[in-house]
Amino acid sequence: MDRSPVPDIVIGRLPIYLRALKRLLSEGIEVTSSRELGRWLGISSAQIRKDLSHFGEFGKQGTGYHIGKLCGELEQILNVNREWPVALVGVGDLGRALAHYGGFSHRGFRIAQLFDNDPAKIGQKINELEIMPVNKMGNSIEEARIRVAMIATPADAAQEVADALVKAGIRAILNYAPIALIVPGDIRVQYIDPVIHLQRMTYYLEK
Amino acid sequence: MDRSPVPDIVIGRLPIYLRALKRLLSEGIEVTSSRELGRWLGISSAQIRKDLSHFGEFGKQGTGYHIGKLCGELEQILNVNREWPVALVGVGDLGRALAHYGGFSHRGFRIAQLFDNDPAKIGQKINELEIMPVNKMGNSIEEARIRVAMIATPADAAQEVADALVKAGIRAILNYAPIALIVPGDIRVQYIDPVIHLQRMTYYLEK
DNA sequence: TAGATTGTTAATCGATTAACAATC
DNA sequence: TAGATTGTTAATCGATTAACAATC
Repeated sequence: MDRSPVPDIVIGRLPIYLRALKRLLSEGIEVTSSRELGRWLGISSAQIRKDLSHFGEFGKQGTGYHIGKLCGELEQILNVNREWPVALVGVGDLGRALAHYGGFSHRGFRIAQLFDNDPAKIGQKINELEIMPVNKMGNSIEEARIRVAMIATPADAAQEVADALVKAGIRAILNYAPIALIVPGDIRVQYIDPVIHLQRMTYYLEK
Repeated sequence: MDRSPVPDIVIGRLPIYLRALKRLLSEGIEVTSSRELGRWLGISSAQIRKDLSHFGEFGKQGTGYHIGKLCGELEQILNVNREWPVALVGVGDLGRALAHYGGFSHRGFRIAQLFDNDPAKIGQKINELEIMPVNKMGNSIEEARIRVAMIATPADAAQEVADALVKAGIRAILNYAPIALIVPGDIRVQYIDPVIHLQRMTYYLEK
């Protein structure tokens, strides 16, 4: 185990390990090895062991890893052994789909507040959760001490929304708008844009 | 310019450059420099120049890059100077949102076929496009010679769907199901799972 | 011309892998 | 015990950056 700051690229793999391990657990498998896990994920066993070694010793020579235990460790490392309330801004088709998505709750997140600036949507409810106007966003997020947000607005609005979110105390933003956000250095941002992924693949396809 | 195979990590940045450049274009800006582009994206200017140098010389000393020209070059490199028909499997909330999304067409993609296995959905139309049963998927994709697909099914179904897609001739899969797919080595796969991104950020947040 | 910026080289930095002693 | 697999070290591999001649 080493004490230097853990590279972000390692942090980025931990959720993938966690997801795979939980799947194995749900299939009733209780023990695995770096070799087996690596084969599932297309990652070398050495890399998995090295990644984990940044945080401690979780395995047993000759046997491998107890999956339940390792899941617990990873959840603790990633800070998802708790439930993070999330603010969702933009309740169009995509925002709606996210609000309905059942996959957050078992993995550390709960959509806690919805915002949109379309008067026709404000006041509507999704799963008991009322859509609130964007101009109330700052206060509402601050009051609830929410630190994680998702942006699902059109690209035009995204930077403005991000600015307001940061001002309201948001520290981590998952941005679905197809635009690079400019935020202070201590704010984490992740991007989801399906076209980026598609274009990355078509490079390799024959015309 | 160098002739060795271009690293995938470089390919992964090209769509991001393209997206930013198109945005600048839409704002009426016609010329930019690696320095300016880098500042927008939080990437070093040297990296941008190095990345582009794998494919040719697109800039002019003292001036920078003509954005319109560079966009054209990048679209050609990425093979998106054409329209790829895409098959979408799984028309739940997320699939619906994707089917409605207007952002594909200007960036090289068009959702061309929809599949689901819910009898209640089959035959329904989204934007003139009929939802077809999954058991017709193989033939339909093969006949239309579609090579790109998106999976938006529950996790349980994703591997089975992926197997069928590969059999039908699909070469690139964008997988929204929260599960690692096992596919032959020559099939490209990209993943979108919001929770993975969220967990990658909560590591850095204070409890 | 003077100023700016490219494309490229070489140096630096960081990440991955191979190998193996330790040990379950 | 014999076989398996860990955690870690050192070597390798690859990506990023700094620097600068070329030149618009």
